[in-house]
Amino acid sequence: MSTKAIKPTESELEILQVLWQKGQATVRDVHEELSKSRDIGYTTALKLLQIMFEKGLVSRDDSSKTHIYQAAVSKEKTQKQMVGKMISTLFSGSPSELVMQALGNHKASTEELDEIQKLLDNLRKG
Amino acid sequence: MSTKAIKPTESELEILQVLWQKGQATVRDVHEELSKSRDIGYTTALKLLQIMFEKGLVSRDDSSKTHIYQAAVSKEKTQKQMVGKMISTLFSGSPSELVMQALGNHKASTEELDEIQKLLDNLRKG
DNA sequence: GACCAATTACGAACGGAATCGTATATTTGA
DNA sequence: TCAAATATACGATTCCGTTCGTAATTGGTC
Repeated sequence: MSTKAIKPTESELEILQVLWQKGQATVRDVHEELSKSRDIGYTTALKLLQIMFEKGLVSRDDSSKTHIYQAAVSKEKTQKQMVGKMISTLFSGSPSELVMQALGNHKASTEELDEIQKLLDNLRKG
Repeated sequence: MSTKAIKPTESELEILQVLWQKGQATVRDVHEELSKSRDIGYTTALKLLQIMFEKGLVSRDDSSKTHIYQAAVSKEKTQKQMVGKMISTLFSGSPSELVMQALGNHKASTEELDEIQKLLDNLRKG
């Protein structure tokens, strides 16, 4: 099984976000997206993508001049890993403590609350 | 209000953990605690504490030779901040997504589920 | 008061992340 | 075809976190 400990940096996470959302993207795409939220040079974005490629965080199709990148790690697996880490280092290993924090301090819509309710019901039965 | 963006590093979080748990501690205390989980030199722990003091992450009583340290940031505020960041960078800003992850992948006891249920009910009414 | 042990202070080194400038390569359209 | 535009490659720099060795300081003890 490939349960390697993936630990993307802050910038790498930003980029993964973009790739997860778009499915695939060129350096230009990524750069444009990142530029919306902060100042970043084009070659910086390029370099980051290249480093991520070396690390295996992304894959790419370089058959044409303009390379096309894809995330090589799944959003779910990454989320799971980072949430797990946060639970252990900040919430004394208690997932519900984290849930309380998240729900208590950040607004969620009624629909979202319903979703959570559903999951909660399922967990009770399981 | 002092809503400065506190951003403890990995090591700093380890130390904050210790301080939150013990209330107050000397360098020796902290070092001994950290040593349980990893190799770390005494002066390294000391230096970290000193840096954290400069950053305002901890306070200290240096009236006697052996300084006594305390966390200067609350566990709750730190949790809130880091959870918020995680929500925005990993969960597209959706707190409930994080909750689903946390609940789905990590076991919680019936009591904990009840607690969450209570919070959920309150949120609905509010 | 002088020595010893414990403690703090300081600075240097190392590594990794982030950033960008410049060089090189490729595509395209006039 | 060749120049302009567009990409990638590469190297250098800067910054920050971590680590530890060594120096200086302090407090207690004889």
